[in-house]
Amino acid sequence: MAGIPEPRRDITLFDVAQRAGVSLATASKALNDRFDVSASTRDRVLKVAQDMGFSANALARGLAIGRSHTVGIVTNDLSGRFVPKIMHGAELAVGMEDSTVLMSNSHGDPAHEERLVRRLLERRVDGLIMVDDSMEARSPVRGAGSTPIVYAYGWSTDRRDRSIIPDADLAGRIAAQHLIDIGRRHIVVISGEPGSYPAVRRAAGARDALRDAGLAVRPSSVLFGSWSEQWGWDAIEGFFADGLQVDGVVAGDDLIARGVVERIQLRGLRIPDDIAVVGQDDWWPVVNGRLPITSVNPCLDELGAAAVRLLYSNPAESDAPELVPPRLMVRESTVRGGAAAMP
Amino acid sequence: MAGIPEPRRDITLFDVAQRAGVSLATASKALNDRFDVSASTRDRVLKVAQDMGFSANALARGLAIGRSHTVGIVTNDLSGRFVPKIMHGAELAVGMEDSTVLMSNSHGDPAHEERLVRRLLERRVDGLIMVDDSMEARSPVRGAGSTPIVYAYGWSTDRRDRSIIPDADLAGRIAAQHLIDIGRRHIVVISGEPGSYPAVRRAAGARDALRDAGLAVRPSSVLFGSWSEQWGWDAIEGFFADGLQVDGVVAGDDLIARGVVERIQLRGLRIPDDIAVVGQDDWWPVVNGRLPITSVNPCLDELGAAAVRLLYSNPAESDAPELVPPRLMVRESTVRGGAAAMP
DNA sequence: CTGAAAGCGCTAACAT
DNA sequence: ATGTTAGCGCTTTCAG
Repeated sequence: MAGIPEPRRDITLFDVAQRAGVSLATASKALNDRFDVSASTRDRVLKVAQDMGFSANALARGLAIGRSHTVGIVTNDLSGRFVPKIMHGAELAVGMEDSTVLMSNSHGDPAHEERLVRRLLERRVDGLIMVDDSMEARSPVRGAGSTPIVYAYGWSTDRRDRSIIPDADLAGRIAAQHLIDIGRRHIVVISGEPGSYPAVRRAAGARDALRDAGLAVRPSSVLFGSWSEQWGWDAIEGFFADGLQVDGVVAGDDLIARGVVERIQLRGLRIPDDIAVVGQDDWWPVVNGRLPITSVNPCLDELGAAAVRLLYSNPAESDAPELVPPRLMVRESTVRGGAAAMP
Repeated sequence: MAGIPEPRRDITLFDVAQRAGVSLATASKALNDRFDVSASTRDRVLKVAQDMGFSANALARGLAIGRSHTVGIVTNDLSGRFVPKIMHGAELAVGMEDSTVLMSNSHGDPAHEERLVRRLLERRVDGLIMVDDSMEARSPVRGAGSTPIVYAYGWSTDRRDRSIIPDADLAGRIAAQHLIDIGRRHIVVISGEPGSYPAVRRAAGARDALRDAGLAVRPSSVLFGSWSEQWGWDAIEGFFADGLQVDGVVAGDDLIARGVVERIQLRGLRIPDDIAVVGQDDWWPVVNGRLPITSVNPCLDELGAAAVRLLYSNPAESDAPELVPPRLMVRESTVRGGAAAMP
């Protein structure tokens, strides 16, 4: 079969119009499916365009209509943990708008970020999404002029800017509530870097859940350390050393959870029977070890998509970052058989 | 201080020219730093442009010169393991060319891939980089017309297409050689998915190194299974059960290595003293556990950058995929103190 | 319903 | 060294 001819950059709308025996204007209307063309001419033009391998020049179109159908994403990602998922969600959502993503990575250098923003503005992006590596406040972009901006994962210190971030409080609450639901009563919180937003908020959320359930929350059972397996290991070891009874652990993230799990197993205790453990981030390389770990998924693809929607929506007044709710992923570290076995 | 005024989309080169008291053409030349303008006018124009917040319209420029200074990257990434690093390398290299990356993700759907390619061609990308999720052959892109294409990580089945991939043979060889160098003589290979390119090539490379070193390579000491911690665990357990003497393990990837490490530790053997283990991919969440694992880094950022260079280079005749050499990262699983302690 | 013509903002010969 | 002019390929009034 003949198939569709290769797209040719050298075929212009004029060529198509000529071959179809209509004017340039009519051809344009036909291809854009406007109402002021008869169905028959429209079809004819479409067919000719197809046959000739016509590929519309988006640059020319953008120049003419003053809109590029393109959104710029600039990130400062270093670790490659969260950002790819966010980007992916955004890219999907942008695709729905028949637009494309212009990507850049400042690699954490503010000067370079400025340069990248400038470059994207020259490309006349319809909007800018600033995706941060860490869930913390950041100074707003300067020099974006009238181009709309949305901040994702990290948020702008200027409260008037629109930002969208994971709901870390809820994430902590969900994790703790899950442990409560499966009957745990001696729950400790082993959170991350002291003072960091996700560590603090997740711990606070967990604490709230415990309090609401009428469980005692000793200060000594809410710990902060670092985002590492080692810290998880050390922290749970500390509880053992103190002879504290523990049957559930809310970990600050998956790495911490993994450290906790390994220490518990080495001690010969059973998971989840003796102690249940739940992590945060649902980062698959960490969470899918030999003993799959229950974790709270921050739904970063949803966050990326939401950022795009926010960008394309009316520049509503914003006063605080929008929150994306997380989702619990139940696995063996809390329930034998995982989600399949859940009530 | 006043600072630089915000970029304004509504200021055109004409406005700048007028305000600077020169013609449009001269202003253009000045901004593009051409030789046929006096230094003084150039500086004046530049200053005026600056002051007015002029931001050149890349769409118009692209239309005029017939080049968009943009490269399209389309990937089929699902896992988010390798692709982000490759993209990042590419983006960096593209930035050097003062260009930008248009990103898309087909999510593994060939029909969607076609659509994305079409969209990028309409954007008049200078070239296309197809980044694959897995190191395997893929069918060439159809309908890219005269736009140059480079395949990265996965390669095109059409040998005339240009492809660039990690040197998997060398990766296996380097891993095995490292074990030999630190005095191991009873080395086994626990590779990944049987039949998969990286599993086969890495194993082959390791085998070559062992043979070259005059070590016996029994078929039974080169195993294939799956890319998982569980497989690593099971495989090393098998060797123990058979009573086989082992003092070094070349793992097919980091997950496998990690499973091996954990099983060894649980058995009470010491790493690296009793058994040394080396992984592949150097994927940090897996490799930086409590016992950091020596691994072969495929230098994916370099691969991404090389893809860009290939794209911008002359369309040289290619006959086989270009290979990117890997780099060994020495850690505790083979040398106490890691790289710092290396001779 | 269709077409002629005037841009969109910039570059590149080609004069001057 | 500077200015004039004619496009780049498309959209969009505005007449017919």
